[in-house]
Amino acid sequence: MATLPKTEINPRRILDVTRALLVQQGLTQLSIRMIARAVGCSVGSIYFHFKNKDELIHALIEEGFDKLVALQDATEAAITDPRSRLSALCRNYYNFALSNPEYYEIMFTLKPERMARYPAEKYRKARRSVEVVSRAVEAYSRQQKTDIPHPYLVAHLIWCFMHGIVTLMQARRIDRSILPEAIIETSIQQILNLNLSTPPLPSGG
Amino acid sequence: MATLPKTEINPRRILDVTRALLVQQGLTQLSIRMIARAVGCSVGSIYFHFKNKDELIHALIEEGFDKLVALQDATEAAITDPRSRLSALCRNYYNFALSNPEYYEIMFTLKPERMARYPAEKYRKARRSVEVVSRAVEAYSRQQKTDIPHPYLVAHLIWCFMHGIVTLMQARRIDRSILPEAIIETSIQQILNLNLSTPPLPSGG
DNA sequence: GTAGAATTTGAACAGTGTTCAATAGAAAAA
DNA sequence: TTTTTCTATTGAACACTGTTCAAATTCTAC
Repeated sequence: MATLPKTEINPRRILDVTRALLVQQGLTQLSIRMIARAVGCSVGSIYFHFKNKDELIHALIEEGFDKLVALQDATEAAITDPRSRLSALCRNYYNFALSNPEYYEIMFTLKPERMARYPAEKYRKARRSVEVVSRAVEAYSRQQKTDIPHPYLVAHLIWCFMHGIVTLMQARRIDRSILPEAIIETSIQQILNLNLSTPPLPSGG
Repeated sequence: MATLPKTEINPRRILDVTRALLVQQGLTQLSIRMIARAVGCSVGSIYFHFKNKDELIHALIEEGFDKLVALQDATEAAITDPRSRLSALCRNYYNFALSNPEYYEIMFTLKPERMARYPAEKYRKARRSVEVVSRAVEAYSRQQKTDIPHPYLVAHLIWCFMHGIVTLMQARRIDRSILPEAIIETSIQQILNLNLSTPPLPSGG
């Protein structure tokens, strides 16, 4: 006979359940007992598979970065035209954030001093999503035959812009009279029309 | 004789103590018992002066908006040159956020669905800080003799940009090799060099 | 079957937001 | 002055939180 869908307790299932609860509850409201109830086990079992709540969240943070980086890497490989690529990278970021708000919250809005130490190597993986943009900026400047002295800085500016859009939208702070699509579309246009020749300040160190 | 510095229990003192604790602890770690200990009273006393934790935080949110709006209104009145004014408004926002991280967190990063209902009129006061920017954008476009079809939308874009810079900095996500001053200075330059003639999408509603 | 390891449990501890009857203090009325 | 009334404060209680841990259970290998 066919194997019944086992509901065994394992890290994978705990992560999936946690992610689902995170969407509804947010990190603050989320509790270990909630997760245990949803998984159908005791609190101790959660602590057997994960050292504590922080480590459980860190595992999800890593998953989120893996997905985002995979998405951006694929786009970098697929789109050769620099302008289209830069535009697509921005769109990807926006789409990723809006369709995975639970990932985005824990990936980008947590203040490190209030979480248990998140190993530095994982933040380095996160940085790859900025470096993809940095390379696109460089390629775009070559295409436009302009000189961008600090593409890595410009990549950070683009990141800040996108992050601001995403978080203010998710915090419901944008005036109802303004369409999300108007914001993201106009923003990407502005990014592509950056006054690239403006010499930024030295980026230090 | 001079009146001794009374340490009586009143809403003002509770708010001040809460704000100080917020800087160190953040909203999540902050507890009513903490506040009571710092004020030197029982938990019940806090609940006598404020209905609950949310209302206490809401009072601080309002204070924060009052300060920011006062700052921006003063700048609008003081600086007539549109370009300088727009630049100053951006700088103000950045400085306000970095020197009042506790205010900024509760004012702009909380998701409304996870807080008790924050009265709509108070959000309307918050909107004034965007409207000041919107007026500056309009004036700047007249100065530059360009046409900005949707200054309110552009004001939102500027807000998003600034918000992204501030929150990524406060979350310690910006690469150490990039100086904060390089980011904010380059950003303001880019804002002042906006390709103003680019027609944004309709802003809807 | 049995030894041993892997897994699960539920009680316990100190902390959280919140409520509330009891109390104290001050002001007003008698 | 005494009594009443209102304001302010207290601390115990409730259900919740993250976390630990000895005990109980289940699984694996021999």
